[in-house]
Amino acid sequence: MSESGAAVRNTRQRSAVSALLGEMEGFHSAQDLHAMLRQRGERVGLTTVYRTLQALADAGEIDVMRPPGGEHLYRRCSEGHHHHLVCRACGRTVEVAGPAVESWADRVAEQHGYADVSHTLEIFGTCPDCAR
Amino acid sequence: MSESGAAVRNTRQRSAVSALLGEMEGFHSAQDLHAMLRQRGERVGLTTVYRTLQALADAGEIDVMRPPGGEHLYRRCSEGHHHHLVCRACGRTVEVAGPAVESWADRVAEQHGYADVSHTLEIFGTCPDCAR
DNA sequence: TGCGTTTTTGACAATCATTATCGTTCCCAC
DNA sequence: GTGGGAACGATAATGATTGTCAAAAACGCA
Ligand SMILES: [Zn+2]
Ligand SMILES: [Zn+2]
Ligand SMILES: [Zn+2]
Ligand SMILES: [Zn+2]
Repeated sequence: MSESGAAVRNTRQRSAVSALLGEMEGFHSAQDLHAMLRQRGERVGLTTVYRTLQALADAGEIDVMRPPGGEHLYRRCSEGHHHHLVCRACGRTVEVAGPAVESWADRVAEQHGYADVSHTLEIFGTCPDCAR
Repeated sequence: MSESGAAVRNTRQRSAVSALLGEMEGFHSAQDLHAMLRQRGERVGLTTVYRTLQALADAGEIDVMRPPGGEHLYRRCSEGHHHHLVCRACGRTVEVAGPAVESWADRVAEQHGYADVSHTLEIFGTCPDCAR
């Protein structure tokens, strides 16, 4: 027992990954982010990028998207529960909230006796710029 | 041009895969299905199972689910657009329809100028049997 | 500031579902 | 029945992600 300090340490690598995520506009893969860091001269290993992203995702600080047949994509998002409207071509992303959908999902699950309900929802489309 | 016959041939292997899917209750992976076929004495290659499932999915005859960190799962579903309420523990699946959600997603996308809209939606929970 | 302990790092190997190859098999229209 | 092309399937290749483990870096404390 005993809480015993979580002992999470501040490292140059973690700061670099976190900072980069703060500047990025849309979703990016671990390998993309790693390449960007190296281009800036930051010396960070790919393994560490993967680990850091996973930790941030577990902590709820970033969102993960798993597109069909591709790498996992990460993005720093606003707090609170929301979903994404993503451009298939360029990745441009809009955060959307749908209270009605949330309650609908919970209600449907409850009607069937399911507990501990969660859900995933993504909307895909072609953004105005890419449609042109 | 010229339509030229699609030239889709009926083979023992395709029939076997399709028939097996018809008997299965929930979602199953390509490797699971392959193992079941072999156990029945059906001689079908794993590659062919993958190819057949992909073809059926492309044709819209089966649904695909991609759980985090696992194999793709396939299931013969009813026709028409619908979503799934899935038990995290045993995989028990209920098909659900939500017209309100469909229109909400389309409306949101339209408001942001996105075209060719599609979406993915899955609800997860613990089914009554597994909750007990 | 120096130390000891514990976490973190990262180069490299391992994993493993899926896909590509490509010679063989066998549908099926004629 | 035959011929041409689709389908098969054993096997190798792919490629993202995870495991490994010795070396490096944090940080509480003296
Ligand atoms: Zn776009
Ligand atoms: Zn939601
Ligand atoms: Zn269950
Ligand atoms: Zn829908």
